[in-house]
Amino acid sequence: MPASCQFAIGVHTLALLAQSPDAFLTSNEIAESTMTHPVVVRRLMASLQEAGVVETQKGPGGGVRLARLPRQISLADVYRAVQTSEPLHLPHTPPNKNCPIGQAMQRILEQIFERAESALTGELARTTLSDVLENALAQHRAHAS
Amino acid sequence: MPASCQFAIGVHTLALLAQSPDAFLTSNEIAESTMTHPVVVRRLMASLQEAGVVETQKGPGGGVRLARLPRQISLADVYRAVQTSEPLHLPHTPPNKNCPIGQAMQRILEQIFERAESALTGELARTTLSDVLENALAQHRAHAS
DNA sequence: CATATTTGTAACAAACACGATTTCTTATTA
DNA sequence: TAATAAGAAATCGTGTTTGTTACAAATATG
Repeated sequence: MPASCQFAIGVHTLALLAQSPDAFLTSNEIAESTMTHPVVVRRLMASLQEAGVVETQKGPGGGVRLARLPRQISLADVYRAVQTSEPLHLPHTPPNKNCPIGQAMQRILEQIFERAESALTGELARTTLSDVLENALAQHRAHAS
Repeated sequence: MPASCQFAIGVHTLALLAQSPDAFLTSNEIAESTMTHPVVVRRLMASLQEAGVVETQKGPGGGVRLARLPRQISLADVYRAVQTSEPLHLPHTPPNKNCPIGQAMQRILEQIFERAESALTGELARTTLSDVLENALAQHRAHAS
C-alpha cells in the first residue's frame, strides 16, 4: 500500500494558515516548512479548496488562506477532503458465486467498513484546527523554557 | 495507496472456518472460495496463527482451523493480526527544523493517529466472528426463500 | 499595457506496496 | 515409501504516491 501522508501534510499546512488567518501563504512558503514540493502543496490545497476549507488567490500577494475560522474546521473535514482511499477494502476479485458465505460476505463487509470508518471520522471530528494550533504553540512555549 | 484487502479476505476465511470449527480446511479449498491464490491464503493464515486465532496442521488431512470459539474472536483481533499498514501516516521526510509548528506537529499527529485508530479498532471489537457467521447464514436463508 | 508573481494543470519518472505465481523445503499421514 | 499440505523464498506485474518539470491562466503593480 503506497500509504498516503496527505492528511498529515494537510493538517500541518492548515495549522500554519491558522496562525495568521487573514494572510495568504504561498505554496513555496508552505513547501519550505513541510519539506515537500510546491506542486504537491498546490495539489493538496486544490482538494481543500473544493471542500471549502481554504481559498486561493492568484498573482502577486496571492496564495492560500483559511476559508473559515480555525475552530470551525475539524480534522474530519480535512480527512474527508484529502483522503484518496479508505482504510479497509474489499478484495479486487469478488468471491466464488457458489459459496453462500462468500455471497453474503460482500454486504457484511461493507456494513462493517462503514461503521469502522464512521468511528474513525467521529473521533477526528472531536478535534479542531484551533485545538491543534493551541497544542502546537503550547509545546513550543514549553520547549523554549 | 496500494490498498490491502487482507482484512476482508481474513474475515471471509475465518467465517468459513467458523462454519465447522473442528474441521481442517486446506489453503486450496479456501482459495477456491475467496478467489485468490493458495499461497496468499497461507501467508494470511501465518499472521493469524501468530496471533493465536487459528492453528495449522501439515500433511494429509491437515489444513487450518480456528484456535478459539467464533464468539471469542473479534474483528479487532483480525484487524490487528493482518493489517500491515495503518490508515494514517506521517510524511516520509520530517518537517523543517526551523518551523516551530512543524516541530510540534509530529507529536501532535501521532496522538491524533493513535486516538483515531483506537476508535476504529474499538468499533471492530464490538463484532465477533459468530456475529458475522450468523449474519451471513441469515442472508443466505433470506435469499433462498 | 507590460511584467512579475502565483496558482492550476498536465505529463512523466522513481519509489514503493501488494497480489499472484513458481519453486522448493519440511512435516505428517497412510 | 509415497502422497499430501503447510512454510518460505524469489520473482513479476500492476497500481498508487510523490517528486519534478514545463507550461497555461490569472492578477497585482508600476
